[in-house]
Amino acid sequence: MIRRTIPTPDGEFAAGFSANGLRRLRFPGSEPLAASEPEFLAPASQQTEHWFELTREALLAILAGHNVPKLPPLDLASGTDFQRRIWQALLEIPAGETRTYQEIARRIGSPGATRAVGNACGANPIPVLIPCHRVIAAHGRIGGFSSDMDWKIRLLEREGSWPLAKSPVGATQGWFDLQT
DNA sequence: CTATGGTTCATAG
DNA sequence: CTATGAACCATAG
Repeated sequence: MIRRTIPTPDGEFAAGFSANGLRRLRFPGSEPLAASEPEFLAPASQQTEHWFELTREALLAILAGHNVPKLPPLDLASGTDFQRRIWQALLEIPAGETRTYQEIARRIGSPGATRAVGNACGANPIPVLIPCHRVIAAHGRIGGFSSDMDWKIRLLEREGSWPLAKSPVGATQGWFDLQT
C-alpha cells in the first residue's frame, strides 16, 4: 500500500494505492490510513504517480461539483462480488443526479436487496470517487452516511442536487425529516 | 409496524 | 476448517 495525501480546499484527503490501483480514500480529519493495512513497499512507480495524479484531479472535480474527467483504476478487491456490482453501478451516476437505494438494487438485478445496498454503500472504500453520496432513500428522504452527514449534504449541494429534487407531494421534504 | 437481502459475527459440528 | 443462525443496516411499503 502506497499512501499519499491530497490537499484540497476542503482539507487533506488520504489515498492508498495497491499494485492494482486506488484502494481507499479517506476524508480529511479521519484517522490516518490504518497501519494494519499490508504495506506495499514497492518503489512508487511512475504508474502509481500517474494514478495519484488522476485521483487528485478526480477528487478536485467532484468537490467542485463537476463530473470526473478520468478515473484512476480502482482496486475493489476488498469487496464481495455483490458489493463490486453496486459500486460499479454507483460510478454510472452522473454529477447532479441521484438514485434511490431501490433503483440501485434493481440496476444490479436484485430488486429486493435495497437494504443490502445500504450495507454495501457503507462498505465503500473509496467515498466521493464512488459517489455513495448520490444514493438517497425513496420518497425524498436523504438516508444516512457513514461519515458525517455534513459531507453528504455538502457534496450534493455542490452538484446542485440539494435540497432534494424529488418531492413526492405535499409532505415536508428535505430540511426537516432528514435526521437518522 | 413488517418483510426484505447481503454481510458480519457468534456458535457448533 | 465448514455450517447454521441471528443481528445488523445509509430501506420500502
